[in-house]
Formats: sequence, structure tokens, C-alpha cells
Amino acid sequence: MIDYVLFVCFRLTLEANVFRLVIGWNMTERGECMLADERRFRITEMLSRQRTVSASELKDIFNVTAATVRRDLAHLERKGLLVRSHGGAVSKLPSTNFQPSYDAMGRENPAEKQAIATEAAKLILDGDTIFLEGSTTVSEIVPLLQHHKRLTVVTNSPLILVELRRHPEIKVMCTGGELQRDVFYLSGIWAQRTIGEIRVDKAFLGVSAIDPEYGLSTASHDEAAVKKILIKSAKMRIALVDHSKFGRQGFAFVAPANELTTLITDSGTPPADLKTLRDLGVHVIVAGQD
Amino acid sequence: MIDYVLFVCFRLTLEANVFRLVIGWNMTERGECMLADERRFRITEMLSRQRTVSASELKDIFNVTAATVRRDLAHLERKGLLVRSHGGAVSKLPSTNFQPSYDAMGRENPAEKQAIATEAAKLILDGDTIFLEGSTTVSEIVPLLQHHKRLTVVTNSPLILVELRRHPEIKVMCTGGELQRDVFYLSGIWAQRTIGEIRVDKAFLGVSAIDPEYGLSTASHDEAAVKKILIKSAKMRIALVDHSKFGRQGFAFVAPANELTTLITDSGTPPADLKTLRDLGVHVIVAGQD
DNA sequence: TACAAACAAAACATAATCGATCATATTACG
DNA sequence: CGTAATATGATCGATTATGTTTTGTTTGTA
Repeated sequence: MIDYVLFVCFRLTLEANVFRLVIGWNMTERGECMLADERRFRITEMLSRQRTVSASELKDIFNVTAATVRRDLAHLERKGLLVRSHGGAVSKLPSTNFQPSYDAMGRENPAEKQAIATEAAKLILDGDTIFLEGSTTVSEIVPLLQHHKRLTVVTNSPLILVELRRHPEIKVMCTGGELQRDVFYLSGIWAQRTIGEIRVDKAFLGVSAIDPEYGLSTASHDEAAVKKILIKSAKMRIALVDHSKFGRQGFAFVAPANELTTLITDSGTPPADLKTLRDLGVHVIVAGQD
Repeated sequence: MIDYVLFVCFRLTLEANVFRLVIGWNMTERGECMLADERRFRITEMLSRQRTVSASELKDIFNVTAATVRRDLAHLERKGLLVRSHGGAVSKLPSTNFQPSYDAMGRENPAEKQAIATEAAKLILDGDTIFLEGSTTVSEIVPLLQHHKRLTVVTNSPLILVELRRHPEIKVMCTGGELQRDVFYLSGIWAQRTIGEIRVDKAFLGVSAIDPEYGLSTASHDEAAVKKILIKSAKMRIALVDHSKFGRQGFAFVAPANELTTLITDSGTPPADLKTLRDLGVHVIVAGQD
């Protein structure tokens, strides 16, 4: 009898307890009345360790309905902390170094990104000095530089550096800095200083979050600092933003949208956002349209 | 009584959880509650390591049917991450594509270089701050850094930078500078300044020409300038030199041989040269000997 | 070539999950 | 006290993920 009780106890508590241990709870702390914010905080805490969470697990842990879990995840998705997927969510926290995040998951919307990069490449003239910032969209520009003459390219992305080895006529410079490996991006004091010392004709910015009113923002403070200086160092500031980045606000503010000279996006972007940007004086190019 | 039951319960769950942790499980890895996204992520992770995966293998690993595996692979193929083939899939990740050209670059004496790099890695201690200079021999050290703790690596080589992304625990910094694409080496004023600002425990120098009497030299003036500063910035200066570099004099002088703390070479080097170096006070290690 | 075994594609079934909507409870605030 | 705002739960049709089955396809071997 006692064995059976123990067994049932074991089964019942096992699942939930794993998570409680993982996220640092102990048994007594869980009250019946948990605030929504508290719950959401716990979710982000889990995601900083786990990469994914499943909706049904969360339902059991917090003793709420699936609807509430969905609302929580939707909320956190709007804040840019995770991406929802069927059955749960995937972490988007910058601090989480789950290995091939750049290699693999940065490959979303390849067609849109390529279309955007094609428009961007059209803006580059022979003899230009340009800055290519580390970002999956921006790096798509590199293969399109075949036929440009006398180009100077400055970059803070090791990947772009490696890609550029195929273009012997291009003069290539690297900013240096500390490697943020989740995004494959050099930042920090060295990057800031070198960028501050130069003046480029065109800077191609990767952007992870844009809200036409709030402006550009990003998940990392370091990255924001680099972008700020880059914006000051460039005559033309061209942002490459696919539609999934719109309406988002990241942790660190970069600049108001009107500091951009040009913004290139794809046809999936809400027309209202495009209009707001144009009213701010930004030259908006929509790739994949005539 | 009930307290006792609860206590035993808790003990049991605790132990089960520890057991899980020990054997490397976490919840998401367990077949029943794995998100599709998680599975696909794992596949890309595998592909970044081994270039190909077999469908039946994946079926067993994830405890799903072949149909699901095929759908996953089809999904990843649409994203451009792999190419499907009968019985599995082949990676299309940039890292794996990139590998061959890197291999082709400097594979003259691979066995010697590897042996030299192995000796070099033995000199690296946990917690060290090291400089890895761009050179094919030096970059062989990178895969050997798996088990070192709390390392800080500074480098002027884009290749080493890219290689190091597989070591999430290592803090990585890049000097910046202008790219010399034939040797894949960052040099120039930015590189010189950043190296001048730091102090590393150990610098691993690639050397393209060494003459025990004349000293170290190289083909490019820029490269020589960087090396000179690097030698000043390092407490230990370790040169990695295979036998083919001996008895040569390059265009630009770097430093006399006695500025080296240590020199690692292979067994093909003339004993007379080794003796001269030892007489100068250089600690000479011959890789591939006892 | 013929044949068996493994693999792939398509069509269907099922269960889990999602989105939207409405109802209810709780809180905040005048 | 009443009302608005918010958070949560409940329900239902739509969507998605997965497994199953059937029917080709490829591959290796005699």
C-alpha cells in the first residue's frame, strides 16, 4: 500500500519538480495566487537555460489553462524574448549561447533577405567606402559585390570577412572587438573606437527590432553602442529589415527611425508602418515589388 | 506519518532528477514532449558537426516515424540548410562548405603542423590569455582548446575567429585591421594599436622565415610590424615553425631569434640550427620526438 | 535483367494545439 | 458603491503535427 502511494506521488511530482529544481523553486514557494508577471518572468528564466519550453509543461507547472499559457507566450513574443511555435516556444534571448544559433536559425526567410540584399547592392557605387554590419541579411550583400570596382568594405562581422576573401579587388577592413558568438558580431571598446575614427559613404545596418515610432532597438547593449557610433560615422545610413522585425522593441535603444537615410524591407511589412517611416523622411524601398 | 510520506516522496524525486541530470537528459530531449522546432534544431546541430545525417538514424534518436523525419528534412531543405538525398541529408551550412577551402589553403605539411600545434597546446594553461596569430600552423591549435577553462583568446586571423565559435566558454577578441587576403591576416594601424594596448600571457607566432643567426623575417612589411609589436606585448613568445621555414630570410625583418621564449618545430629541422637556437637561450621543442 | 529490401511520396486519420470569442472573477479607481 | 480595466477560464471550429497505410522509387545483388 505504502509503496503504491509512493509510486503515485513519485509519478505526479516528477514532471513538475524537474522544472522547479531547474528554475530554482522549492516546493513550498508555489502559492495559489501567482501574478502574471511572475509567471512570465519564470518562463524567461527557463528559456535562458533551455532554448525551448513546451506549452503543456508550462500549463502543468503553473497550474493554469492552456489559454493563459498561450497569452503569456504571445506577450513575451511581442517583447521579442521568444518565438512561438506549435506546442511551445523557442528562446530568443541573446545571453543564451545555444551553439549553432547563427549558422542554423539565422536562416529564416532566405528569399526575403536575398531580395532585400539585392536592392541594397543596387545602392552601392564604384569607388564607395561602405560598412557592412554583422547580420544575416547584410551578409547576403557580399556575393552581389562581384562587379563593383574599387570598393572599400569595413565590417565587424567575421563571417563577412571570410566571405569577402573571394573578392580580391575589394579592400577589406575589420573593426576588431570582442566576439559575441551568438550573433557573430564584434563589439566593445575596440569596435566602437575604430568605427568612430572612420567615415564611410554608406553603412548597411542589420536591425533586429524596429518600431516606426520608438525607433531602432536591439537585444544587446554592446550591439546598440556600436550601431549608435556607426550611424554617426556614415553619410548614408541604410537599414535592411525584413518584415518580421517590425513592431518590435528590443532591450537597448539605438536611434529614432528618422536617423535612417534609407530603409529596405520586403513586401510583408504593414503599409501603415511604411507610411509612418516615409512621413519621417526615411526613403523606404520595398524589395520584390515594382 | 503524512510528513514522512512527503519526505520520502521528495527524496525519491530528487534522486530521480539527479540521475537524469547525470546521464545528460533534460526534459526536452525526452521523446514524448519534444517540439518540432527542437528536433529540427538538433538536426542542424548534428549537421554542423558531421556533414551528413541518415534518416533511419534520426528516426531512432527522436523516437518518431520515418514520415516525420522526412517532413523535418523537407522543412530544413526549404530553409536552405541542407540538401536531401536518398536515406538522409547533406549539410549546406556555411561552416561545412567553408571547410574545404580552408583546408586547401595551407596543407603543405599537415602532419608536422599538427604535431607542432599539439606541443603548443600543452603550453596553454587554464585561465591564460593567449594570442593566436594568423597562420596555418597556429590555427591548428584551435581544435585542441576543447578542455581548457576560462581562456581568453586574442587573434588577428578571421579564420581562427570563425573556428573559435565552437568554443562557447572562450572569450574571443579580434584585433581588427586591414585584411591581407593572401595570408588571411589582419594588419595595419588598427591591428598594431590594439595589440600594443594589451598584454598576453602567451603569444603563438606563425613564422614564414627563420634563420638562427639573422632571426625572424617575413614577406610583408605590415606583417612584420604587427609581429614586432606582438613580441613586445607577450610575456611568453612561442614560435611555431615547421622545418621548411628554416634557413630562409624574408623581405622584412621582425626580430632576432633570441627574443623568442620558445620555439616549436618538427623533427625535420637540421640539428645545427636547433643547437644555435638553444645556445641563444631559446627553449626549443621538437614535436614528434620524446 | 529480375528481384528483394529499403526508402520516398501522397493521402488519410487522429490527436494535440491554436485562435477567437464570450463569460467570469479580480483589481483599480473615482 | 459602481464601473472600467484586466486576467483568467471555457468552448468551438480551424490548424498543425504526427502516425498509418498504400503505392511508387531507388538501390544493391544475384
